[in-house]
Parts: sequence; C-alpha cells; structure tokens
Amino acid sequence: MKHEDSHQHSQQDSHQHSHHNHNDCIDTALETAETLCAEQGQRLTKVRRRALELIWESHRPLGAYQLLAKLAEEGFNSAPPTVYRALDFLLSAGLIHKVESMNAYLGCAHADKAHKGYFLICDECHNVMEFDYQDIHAALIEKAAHQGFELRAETIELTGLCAKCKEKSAGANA
Amino acid sequence: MKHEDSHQHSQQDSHQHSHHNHNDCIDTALETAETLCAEQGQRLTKVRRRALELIWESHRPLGAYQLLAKLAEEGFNSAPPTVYRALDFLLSAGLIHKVESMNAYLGCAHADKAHKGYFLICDECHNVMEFDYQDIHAALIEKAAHQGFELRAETIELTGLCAKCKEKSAGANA
DNA sequence: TACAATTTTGTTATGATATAACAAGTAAAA
DNA sequence: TTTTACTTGTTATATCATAACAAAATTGTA
Ligand SMILES: [Zn+2]
Ligand SMILES: [Zn+2]
Ligand SMILES: [Zn+2]
Ligand SMILES: [Zn+2]
Repeated sequence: MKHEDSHQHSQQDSHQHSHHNHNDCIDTALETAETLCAEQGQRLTKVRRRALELIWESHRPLGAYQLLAKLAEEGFNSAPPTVYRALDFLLSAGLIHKVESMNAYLGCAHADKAHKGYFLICDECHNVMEFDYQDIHAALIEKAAHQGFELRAETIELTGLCAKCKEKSAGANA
Repeated sequence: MKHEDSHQHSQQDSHQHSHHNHNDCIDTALETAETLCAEQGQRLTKVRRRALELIWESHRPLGAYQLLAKLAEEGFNSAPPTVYRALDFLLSAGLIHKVESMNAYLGCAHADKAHKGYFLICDECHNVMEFDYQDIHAALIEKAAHQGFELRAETIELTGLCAKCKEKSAGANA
C-alpha cells in the first residue's frame, strides 16, 4: 500500500504548520500501532489494521459508516458490528480518538503517550487538528478536583475557523 | 405545575454544593426564559415552554426521545420533529445546552449571560454539573488564536467520578 | 375586519449512528 | 490435541436526527 498524497498535517505539537508527506505519518502510525499492540499482547488483526490505515488515509475524521463502506469495498464484512468492533479496539488501544461533536474518528499520532485528545475543528473545511496543552489539562484536573470530582476523560472540541479558511474568507471580502 | 423535589443542583457557580429547592431553579429558569424570549421577540410556545420545563424537571440531561415521550404523554404530538424543533429553539435561545458525549440536553441556569457550557459528567450517577471557568475559556481562545484559529464554539465535557460517588465507592471498599 | 405574510406545528418518511444476541470460526494456551 | 479465549459473521433492532411538504396559528397590514 502506497500513500501518495502530501498535505498539511493535523498534529500541531509534532509538526506544526509544516507541509510534509502524509505517507510517512501513516507508516509511522501503523508501525507504532504494531509495536504497541505487540507490547500489550493485543492483536492488530487484518480488519483492525486496515481500519486504522483507512482512518489515517482520510484527511478528516471518518464516520463509522464511511469507514464501513471502504472496508466493504475491499471485501471485508459489511455489517455495522465489523466496523464498530474495529473502532472499539482502536479506541481502547488509544490508536484513534472519537470526535464526539462530529460522530467521527481520527488517527492519533501520539498513541504511544497516554493523553487526552483536544481538537480544533474547522466549521468551513472540516479539518481537525489535534493539540496538546498540558496547562489546560492541569487546570482542568485541578478545577475538577476542587469540586471533589475525579477526572477520567476529557472531551475538548473547539470549533471555529482555521487559519486557511479565515484567510480565504478575508480574501473574498477584499 | 408544582415542583416538589429538592436536590443538589448542577450549577456550580451559582450555588455550589448547596442543597436547595429545585422548584425555585425551575421557576427561575422559566421566568428567565419568558423574559429573554419576550425581549428578543421570540415565541416561547406551549410545547417549547413545556419542553424546557421537562428538561429542568429531570435531574440529569434528557435525551430527545425521552423528552418526546414525556411530551406525548401530555397530549403533544409524538413525532420526532416536534421535540427536535423545540430543542433547536431552546438551544439557539441559549436556554439549554447539548451534552455532545451523551446526546442529551440540559437546562442552563445562566441563559441570560452568553457563555459556553462546560460540563463535569459523572460516569457513575450520570449527573452533570455545569461549570464556568473564565481562565480556561481565555486560555483556549489564546491557544487557538496562536494557531490562527478563530474560536466559535467549545465542547468541554469532562467525565469521571463525582464527589458523592467517590465517597460511596470509598465506603464500599472500607 | 379581511387579507397577506410569517411562523409554527402536523405528518409521513427516511437517514445516520450504534448495539444486542448468538452462532461460527480462529488463534493461543495447556 | 483439546481446551480456552478471542475474534468475526450474521440478523435484527435500538437510538438519534432530519427532509419535505401540508395544515394551522399568529402577526402585521390595509
Ligand atoms: Zn491523540
Ligand atoms: Zn478550515
Ligand atoms: Zn450554561
Ligand atoms: Zn456521581
């Protein structure tokens, strides 16, 4: 499998605003996945591996049924449980994130580091950028703890207008 | 309509950790809703008003179809558009919030002040507490702006264990 | 009032997202 | 090899949400 396209990637803290070859991302993500699964005695089966790859190949978060359609095209079973099982596995392995406000799934470039997925979601182009912000994480933990609340998971999804789309709309108004 | 029950409320910044009469909350929320709608030339019709009331009467975020069932019991139309229209109205009027990670709806006690809804969601009892944190809001805006991203909406949903449930589980283990 | 314009609601159908339940197959462990 | 655990296949269904168009109610205007 070759990954031909190059684009601006969505992982701010690893290669912020740099154009790069997305193939490398996919390959790295897949290698990381193999390693992590091996380490944890988890089985990255064909359908799970291909699901992860397809999610990475999409430049935007992918819906479960979109993914299911792609898998079906390739001869995998086309019933919903197939894709939801794969997604569940990838989610619990930390290899992907779910963007709750979009009901869609996104590859994580930092699966090897336990972390919360924080997202910037563009209303216009629907690109999603994952960002990492320890300050906010710490502040949230502290804030929650102050109320006696023990934090387990965080859904931080910020929507608005990305830099590119803001430029475009500014150009259109000029 | 009488509101009989008393419980710990979910609006941290208005009456943090205080036991109080929820009836008052509902009444206040409804009054605020009437006022806001009047000011903005919006019509708080019977079904919209009753939907808001039912959402407030629930101690947890209410799903659209749960709400629909309650409305249907009272003689309102029982087709989905009825409830989604009411929800859309209440959402855009800022009278309720949607909890994305639960697909459920929650009354807002601060409808008169424009704000983002930040939530602490207990995994155990499913109570949801709205909290207000200007520091985090400011930090998020700044963080996004730093990437050229113009923030429009925020989904901040923190899940974990609330103080009460933490106590309970500690007691069980003792 | 009568009329038109606007908004709201009724109704039917369908789309989109996700899970339950149980059978069959496959891989790992004993 | 036999057992066990895990994974996948299959059918059905649950849950969440919207499209499209008709009917009714409300509001503004003459
Ligand atoms: Zn991540
Ligand atoms: Zn954009
Ligand atoms: Zn609020
Ligand atoms: Zn709790």
